[in-house]
This record gives sequence, structure tokens and C-alpha cells, in this order.
Amino acid sequence: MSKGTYSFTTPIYYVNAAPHLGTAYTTVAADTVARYQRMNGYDVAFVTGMDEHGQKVADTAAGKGMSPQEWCDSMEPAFRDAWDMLNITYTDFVRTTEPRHARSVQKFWQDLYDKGYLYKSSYEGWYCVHEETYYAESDLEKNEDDQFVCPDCKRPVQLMASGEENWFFKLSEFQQPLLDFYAANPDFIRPETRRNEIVTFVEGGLKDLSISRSTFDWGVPLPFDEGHVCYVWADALLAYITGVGYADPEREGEFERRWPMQYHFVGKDITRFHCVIWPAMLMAAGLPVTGTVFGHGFLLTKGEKMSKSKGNALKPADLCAVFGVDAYRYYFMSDVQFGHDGSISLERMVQVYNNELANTWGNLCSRVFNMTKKYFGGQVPEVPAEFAGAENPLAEVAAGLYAKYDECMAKVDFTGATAAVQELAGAANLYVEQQAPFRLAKDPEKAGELAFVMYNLLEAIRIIALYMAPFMPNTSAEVFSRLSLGEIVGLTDIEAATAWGQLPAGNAVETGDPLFPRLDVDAIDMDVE
RNA sequence: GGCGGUGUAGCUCAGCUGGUUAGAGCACACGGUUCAUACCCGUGGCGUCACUGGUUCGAAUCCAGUCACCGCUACCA
Repeated sequence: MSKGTYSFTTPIYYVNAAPHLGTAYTTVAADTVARYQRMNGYDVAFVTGMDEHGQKVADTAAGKGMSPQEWCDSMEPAFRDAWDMLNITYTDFVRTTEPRHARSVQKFWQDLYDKGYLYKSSYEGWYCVHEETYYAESDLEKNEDDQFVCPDCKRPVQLMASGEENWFFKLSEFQQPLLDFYAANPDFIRPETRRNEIVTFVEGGLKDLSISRSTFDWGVPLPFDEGHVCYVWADALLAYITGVGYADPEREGEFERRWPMQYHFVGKDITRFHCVIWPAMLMAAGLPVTGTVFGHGFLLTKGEKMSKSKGNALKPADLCAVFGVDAYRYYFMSDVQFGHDGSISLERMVQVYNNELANTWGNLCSRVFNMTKKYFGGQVPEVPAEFAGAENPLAEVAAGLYAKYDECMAKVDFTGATAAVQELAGAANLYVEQQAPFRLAKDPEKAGELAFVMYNLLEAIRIIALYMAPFMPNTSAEVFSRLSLGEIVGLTDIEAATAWGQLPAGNAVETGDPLFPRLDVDAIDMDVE
């Protein structure tokens, strides 16, 4: 029984930049949501893809002696492989050069054209007569009279028509509707600091947006004026609806069922496109707007944004090789508050790995599985009847976990969700200390109590594995396998599945190797670019 | 310049609709335990809550100002 649809996206990544820590961060976050909400009973759509159009792509391809399409095709495996490595379960991968996407772009802009939201005009730009150059407004400086001046010669610049005719979208008409929308939907932009920026920006007034280019042809042609191709954002944003079946005769009814989406996950640098242009486009088309645009923070090393030129760039593949995919996912999701910039480092990663994964979660499994082997021949013991209603601190912690965890996941607080699960793991380690099954085992008269204690520990491990599964799917699958339980993937009611007492007595328990062997930071040999 | 944010233990951060001795994790020190991946459990020290002034019976928490750092201020993505 499905609770309904739950749909979201990563950005449609720009093809010229191979996947890196930042894109992987967004994508892992989206995948964590995907895996959880599936377990939580939702019908999930998770759209990602590649943004392949524009002048720069054409230039890059030319520089490599390829056609633009060949260049883009050659980049697809870099993305697909990276996402495979990170265990990403996207439901659609949209390439903006696919015919189905061109169809949806053309349908969308034809619709806005028909509704009168587009007009043709010459493109205006700021021109410095002295330097004989056009400048982007963001590059200009202002003098004491608040006039724009040339950044090079400091002379006033003038607004000039470039001579290029473009199609414009009447974005300016949406200033008030957008402000009204933000006011009525306080969660549309998160976190709040991003929201403040956008509101201030829109309050400052909106200019119409040119959505076509005619000086190059690497893009989707506008259906009502074939000499023009779409401006990249007017093309790429629409991949979100392409990915859930918009204008797709083979996916009839899907778009209506899945739109509007719950989330767009984006880096904080591109929130404006998603919070201003995109909702205005949707409003113009008469379509509902996505629930929340979440602009997450950047990953910083030593307080600086990572970049190759600063020599502080860590690569996902290298980190996965050392820590494993699951620990990679867990680290970025748990240790960086989603929405804030986060400091990351190899040292910190080793610390989190050793403490939270090796010592707490992995070691809990080791000690409990070992004792199960020693005391019960490697089988889940049956709880004796006289302990049926006995006090059980682990069951109590587990009972409150779903509500806490689900609330965190709904608002994409991954740090809070993992901390909630770790509380149960911590409680289980404490329980071992307090109940001391290794002492009970020495007293034949305590056999019943021993069975009770060990069952509780094994059951806690089962529940922890379920809640860890969205973050660390491989490890949780391994734990389930060691408990002779079935697949986690495919579960659709985590709340019911984590209710206490479902681990069958008699199940074989395999001890196995440590799930997370401890790491020594000094022994890690990694090239940092 | 305008708008917004941040500045709290060695590190990363929480607290910030004002109220008992300022918190967590990690790191550090000591003690206990032994089922376990030198693990787990317990105890402890550590902070002029950026600075100055104000409001208040009382401020990390509100107000004003100062300093430092950061983000936004539209068509490369």
C-alpha cells in the first residue's frame, strides 16, 4: 500500500565538469532520501542527469576535435560510473540532448508562447565605448552617483542593444506573484538564509529573461522560431519534468501523478535559478511549484572551498577505496549539517569512521554475534516465557525511534537521523555492560536471563541495520544476511518492520569479519590533487 | 555601498521565543571491565559564550555600536 508519490531531483549536472565531491554530495543526499522514502512506503522518483547544451560545450567539443554530441556521449560513463560506485538508485537519468527532452522543452515553451509570455527583442548589454567591450552586469562597478562604470577604465557604461534578436520571457510580471508565493510557502526555500537572499533579490525587481540564442545552434530549437535555440537554463530546468514523464506518450499519467515534486536538492550557488526563474516558468505554464528547493552548503577543507588549484581536492573514488562506499556515504551525511557549509578532512573522516562505525556499530555486531556463537551455538535464542513482559530498555529506545528518525528525514536532517540511530547502538553497548551476558553465561541458573539479554541485543542490531540502510545499504544488507534475514531493499513499511520482537528465534547467526576494520590515519596513503 | 549570515571548550558544532553551577561528540587524563575490531563502561579538567555599551531582578540568548570572516547583489554553469 503506497503512501503516495515522493519525487525529487539533483541538479542536471553540467557535462563539462566530471563528478566530484560536491556533485557526489548532492547525489548521495538525494539517494539517502530515495532509499528511505521507499522503505517508508512512498512511490519514489529520483531524477538526475546531464546538462549538455550551450556554447561552452560546443567549444569544448571542438577543442577536442569531436562533435558536441560525441563529446557529451563520451562523458556519460563518467557520471553513470560514479553513481554506480556510490550505489545511487536514481529512477531517471535525463540527458538534455535526448529527443524526449527536446520534445518536452518544445512543448513547454510553445505553451508559454501561445499564452503570450514571450516576445522578441534585441538583447541589451552594458557597453563601454572606451574599451569597446560588453560587460555582464555582475562584473560592473558603481561610482558615487550609483552609475554603472566599466571595471577596467572606470568610465560610465551604457546600455546597448547587441544587435542579436532574442526571445524574452516576461519574468518581470512575476515579481509580485513570486513574493506572494514565498510568503504563503515559507518552506519553499531552505535553509532560511538562502530564503532571505532570494526574497531580497526579488524585492529589488526582476528583469525579463532572454531565453533564446541565435548565435550558435547547440541547443533545443524553439518550435516557433527555428533559428533560435534555448538558453541553457530554459532548457536544463525542464529536465525535472522530463524525468517524470512530461509530454511523454509512453509514460501516460505519470507526470500528473508525480508533479509537483517534494524537493529539488541543489548547491547553494544555483538556488536563484531554482527559486526565481523556475517557479515563474511553472506559474506561467499553469503548473504547480515544487515543495522545497533545498540549497545545501559547500564542503570546505581548512575553511576553504575545495579546488584543484588550492591542492585540497579529495576525490570520491579515492575516498571510497580507503573507507568503502558505505562509510563514505555515512560520513558526508552525518558529519556535515545539510544546509550548512561543512569542514571535511581525511583526519576527521578517519575519526568518525573509527568511532561511530568501527567502535560503536561494527563492534556491537562483533561482540553480540560472537557471544551468540559461544552461548547459543550461533542461533538466535528464544525468549523464555517468564521474560515476556520484563523490563527492556532497548525496546523502549527502539519504540521512540521511528518518530524521531522520520521527522529528521522528512526535513532532510541527516545528521539528526543518524544521531538518533546511533543512540540505539550506544544504548545496546551500554546494555551489554550492564547486563554482562558474559557473566550470566558462567551461571547455569541464569540461562533464561542470558537468552533474554542476547535476544534483545540481536533484535536491536536488526533494527539499527534497518535504520542505517538508507545511509549504508551494503552494510545493512550484510548484517541482515548474517542474521539469516531477507532483503532490505523492497521493504515498504519501515515503521512496521522496526516494531520490536520480529527477529525469529532459531535463525542462524554468522559471526563474520569485522564490518568496519579500524583505520590508522598515518597508514593512509592518498594523493591529494 | 545595500541586504543577509557567522564569531560558544584543543577540534567540529548545538544552545540563542532571556532564568538554576553554559552543552554534545571527538581529542586529553584517570579508574573499571573483558564478550568484542587496544573494544566497552564510568569519572574528570578544560570556555572573560568576538569586543564595547545598554535594557532587565537576571543575557551566550534582546537592543545599539565596533572588529573579523562569509554569502547574495541575474542570463558561464
